[in-house]
Parts: sequence; structure tokens; C-alpha cells
Amino acid sequence: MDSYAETASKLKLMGHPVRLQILNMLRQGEICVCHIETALGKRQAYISQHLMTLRDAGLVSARRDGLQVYYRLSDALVEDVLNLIYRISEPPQPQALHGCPCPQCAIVSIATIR
Amino acid sequence: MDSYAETASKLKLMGHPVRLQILNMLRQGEICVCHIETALGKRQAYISQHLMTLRDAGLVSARRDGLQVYYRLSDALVEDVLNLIYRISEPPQPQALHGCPCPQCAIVSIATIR
DNA sequence: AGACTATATTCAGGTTCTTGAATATACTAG
DNA sequence: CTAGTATATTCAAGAACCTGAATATAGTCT
Repeated sequence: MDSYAETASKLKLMGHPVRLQILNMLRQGEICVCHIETALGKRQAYISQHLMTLRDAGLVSARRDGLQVYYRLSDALVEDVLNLIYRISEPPQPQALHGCPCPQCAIVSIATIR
Repeated sequence: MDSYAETASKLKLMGHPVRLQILNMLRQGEICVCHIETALGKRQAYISQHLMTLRDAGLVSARRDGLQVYYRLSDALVEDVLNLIYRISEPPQPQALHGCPCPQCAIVSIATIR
């Protein structure tokens, strides 16, 4: 009903440093939890809590593949705002991370240490 | 320092229905407090509290002219996000309000009742 | 100065947010 | 079925937010 309330609640959810960074990462496409965890250097449970919040609000959605759960953006407004704020300044290509055990990062993980 | 924290705090402030509506009104230019008060139908003190919050965060700034205080947007990011969300759907022309005592509305105020 | 109008500030309570700790669940491999 | 890995959920205490009530300030007019 109240469009302002609805939009405001989305912006409010975006208005948290960790959630904002997670959402910004998701601009590059599907990412698994361990990847986010590694990139942000926060505890798994903490990341998962924020993902739950975002999921409950419909801002992201999840897909399970074996052990991994992959998250992606699922709200057009949020995606538009992110694209505006981070004008494709960050590379939209998925980035492999050292020490991240997910399939995407497996190779790099061995190549370098820290 | 932390850019995510800074951006997040702006989004968080935008993430309140009353503040979002105030900010959206300010897209049309300078507006006095009584105008906002009339448009939103909220108590003056309540509006003023939110304006104070926005002012403290530097998202709006104020100019005094006699009894009236006029507010305007003063943050580019906020303005950009608002323009994105409300794609010039609302008329950017200042709108006169019935029952609003400010100079801009004086004429209409007499012309129509409700 | 006194009355009036427009706006700002302070205070306080209740509610929601934040985040660490502990624990639970889902899946895979053997 | 057992062990191990990846992710999710529950709980709780402190911090921050929300908002109504009361009061203060700034400016105008006479």
C-alpha cells in the first residue's frame, strides 16, 4: 500500500555497511556464502545472519548446489541503486579469493599465500 | 575512511518513510518547514526532528528568511538516488497546498477549501 | 516590551537493530 | 551410519532508533 514505507524499508536494509558490501558483491552475479565470508573477513554466522535478513525482505534469493548455497540479487530497485552508487567502478567479473574454499576460487587458493 | 559505512549511513537515513518523503519533496527545490508539515499532515515538532537528523548528517541544509526556514537537498548521492527511484514521476514544480501558511501557498489557500 | 507565529531542542519510554556465542541443519564422502 | 564441511538459526544483552510531550528559541508586528 504505502509505497514510501516499502521503498524506505529497502533503503534501510541497504543502509548497513556489511549488507551494502554484500549486495555490492552480488552485482557481479551469483556468489556462495563462503566467498562472501572470505572477502569480508567476517565470521560465517554473522554473514549468514545478514543474508537471512536480506532474504526475508526479498532483496536476495538463494540457490543450493551441493554444500554451497549461492546468493543473487532479486530486487530491481536495489540493483538499480547499487549500479548508480557503484557506477561499474568495481570490476563486475567474479574475483577469485585466496583462502576461499569454493569451486570458483580453488585454483588461486593454492597459487598464493596471503 | 570506510566508504561503505559512509554510504550506508546515508541510505539508512533515507530508509525512513517520513524522511524519504521529505527528501523527495525537496527534489523540487527549496521548501519551508510549514509546507512539509502541511503536505505530510504530521506535527511540526515531528517534522523538525527529522529535519534536524537530516541536517546533522549533511543531507539537507537550511536557510532562514524571516519566520520561515527553507530546506534544500545538499548531498549529490542522495539526490541521484532519489532521482533514480522517483524518475521524475512527481512534478518537479513547487506545488501550492491548501491550508499552508507559507508565502508560496498563500493564494491557493483562499481559493479552495479542501 | 508583549503577543504571536514558525521552527528547534530536550527528554524519556518503548521498540527495533546489532552482533557475539552457541547450536542446529543440510549435504557429501567414506 | 559416522565424520566432516558449508550454511542456518536461536538467544540474549547492549546500543541505537522512534516518536510523543513539553518546552525553548528566533523572528515579526504593533
